[in-house]
Amino acid sequence: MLLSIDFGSDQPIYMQIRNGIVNGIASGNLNDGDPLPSVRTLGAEIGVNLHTVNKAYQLLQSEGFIEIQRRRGTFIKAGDAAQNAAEFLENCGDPLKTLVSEAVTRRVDRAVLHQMIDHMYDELEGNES
Amino acid sequence: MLLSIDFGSDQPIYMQIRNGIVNGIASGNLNDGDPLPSVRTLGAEIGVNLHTVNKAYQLLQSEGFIEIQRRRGTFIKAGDAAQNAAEFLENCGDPLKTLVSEAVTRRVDRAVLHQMIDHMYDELEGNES
DNA sequence: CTATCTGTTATATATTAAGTATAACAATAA
DNA sequence: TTATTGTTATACTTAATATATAACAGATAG
Repeated sequence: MLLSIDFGSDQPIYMQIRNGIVNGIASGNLNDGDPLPSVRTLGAEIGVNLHTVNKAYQLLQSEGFIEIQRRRGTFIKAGDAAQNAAEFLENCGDPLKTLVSEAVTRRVDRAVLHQMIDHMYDELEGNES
Repeated sequence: MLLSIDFGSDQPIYMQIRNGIVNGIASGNLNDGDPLPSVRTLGAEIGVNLHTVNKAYQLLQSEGFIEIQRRRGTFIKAGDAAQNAAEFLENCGDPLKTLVSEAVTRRVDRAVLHQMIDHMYDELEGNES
């Protein structure tokens, strides 16, 4: 299954869809040009209204992850390398700072964070489903 | 100023208060046993209702960052080391995974993340205000 | 040409989260 | 005694989230 939704989560459904697709791109399950299910199809698959899926798609498009072609479909978009990096660096600061503050407060060594990140990179770049 | 609130942020006010205090502990501005302002005082300082501050305090207490003593006040709490680490590892997984997925999708090398984290650690442990 | 499918727009509604406002309680501390 | 503390209760407003239903209009496949 490409997407699994936790309806009891504190995280909004449209955000779970968004994160799931970003994760799909990162893991190599979704590649440049790949079509995404229509808002109706994906909504039916995961038991969610089409507007909720549409909200996730609009967000993903605004972030440059996908391209919505009206009346044709929605597709994964690779995007420009430099612009991608800039996009990431702009938005990762706050959540990362919060995370590091928590780690320092909990007396967790920076090496532990490095190790976790390396492990996640390896999992994603290994490209196993 | 210990706390600065952005009323236009998408992040809830009580969460900004929570993060600000966690950051205060991480930076060494707040230490074990230090008293926090009363819910009314802090609310008045930052222009927010006392219930909003109380919500942040309750959250911080549930996470083990502070100790609320009824009718006496609220104080920073160091907590147990092992329990602290466990608490962090339980809760950091999801947001970190999302962050790393975005980084991989944006073709940002893991070394960049390592560097950012080291920089944040240095800033916090340097203990300059 | 005819259906079907596409994202899109519009309207309406329900639920929950977030935040404020005001008042009162009861023990602590000055 | 008096002010301060966290707490509880009630009421209210606003915004975010999610669903439901319908229609639009071009693209696409039969």
